[in-house]
Amino acid sequence: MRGARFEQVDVRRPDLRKPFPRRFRVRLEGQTVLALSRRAKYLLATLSSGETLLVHLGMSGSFCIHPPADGPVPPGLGELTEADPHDHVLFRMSSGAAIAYNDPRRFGVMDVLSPGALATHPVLSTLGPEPLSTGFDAAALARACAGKRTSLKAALLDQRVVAGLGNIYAGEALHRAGLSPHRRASTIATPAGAPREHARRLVSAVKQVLREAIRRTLNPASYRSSRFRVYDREGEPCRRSRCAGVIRRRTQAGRSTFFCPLCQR
DNA sequence: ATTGAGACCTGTCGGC
DNA sequence: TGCCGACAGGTCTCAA
Repeated sequence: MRGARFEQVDVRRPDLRKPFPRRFRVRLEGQTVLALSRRAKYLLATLSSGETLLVHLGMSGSFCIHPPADGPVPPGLGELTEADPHDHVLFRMSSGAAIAYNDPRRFGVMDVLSPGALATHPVLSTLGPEPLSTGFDAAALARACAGKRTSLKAALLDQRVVAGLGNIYAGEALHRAGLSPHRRASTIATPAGAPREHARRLVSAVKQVLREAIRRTLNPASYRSSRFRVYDREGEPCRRSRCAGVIRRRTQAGRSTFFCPLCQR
């Protein structure tokens, strides 16, 4: 998409999690994508008009490029061979590529933000630091968790505390840090809000887990063999060396939490 | 103000 | 094979 122009935008089904913004199609058509970026789980395309296309994939959203991005675009291609009923939006780009947004569960979101709206967006503007940035450190995490009566797991899922962690990697990071997901969030900070050792371990674990996950994603071979430490491993042995624990599953705030009751305290 | 529960929507999987 | 309930990697809203 980068450097290409929206030639035609087809909204085949206008009801994702939120309705599409007014004049969605005309605000995109004719615009060139100047840059692609990301904030938390939101994908952002900067348009030549100064507006920003915002996309969230929800639980089941994905983009499919026809033809694949790694080949040249033969003339007459960029056609969709068969209509998938979950292809809700179709972008025809000036590069010849057709890009379909597919989302069976329709938990995704698409929006177009005016230049000023980026800074005032109710969700974007309240997001916490990017987990892989230097802004996410023990002091920042401790400050955000100080006084919180909720669980550590819930705090990690709160996008205002740290942006972009989801259920799987929150759980993975807690296991790596040896911290119980049920521990009260405030216990990683002193009453004054200064970081305890737990906060340092957790920050380090979050960064490691995400770096590892990205590395795996970029390498198909290791992605296939990707093995979580706790996620979806109920009843299986803990992977920490010399730990004899068995992974348990508990529902926490409506989400499944997997953890080792022995080495996570 | 913070917190947890329920809702949103569809597909898949395991058990009977 | 077929039906049914449980569950799914994310937000958002509402009520306590």
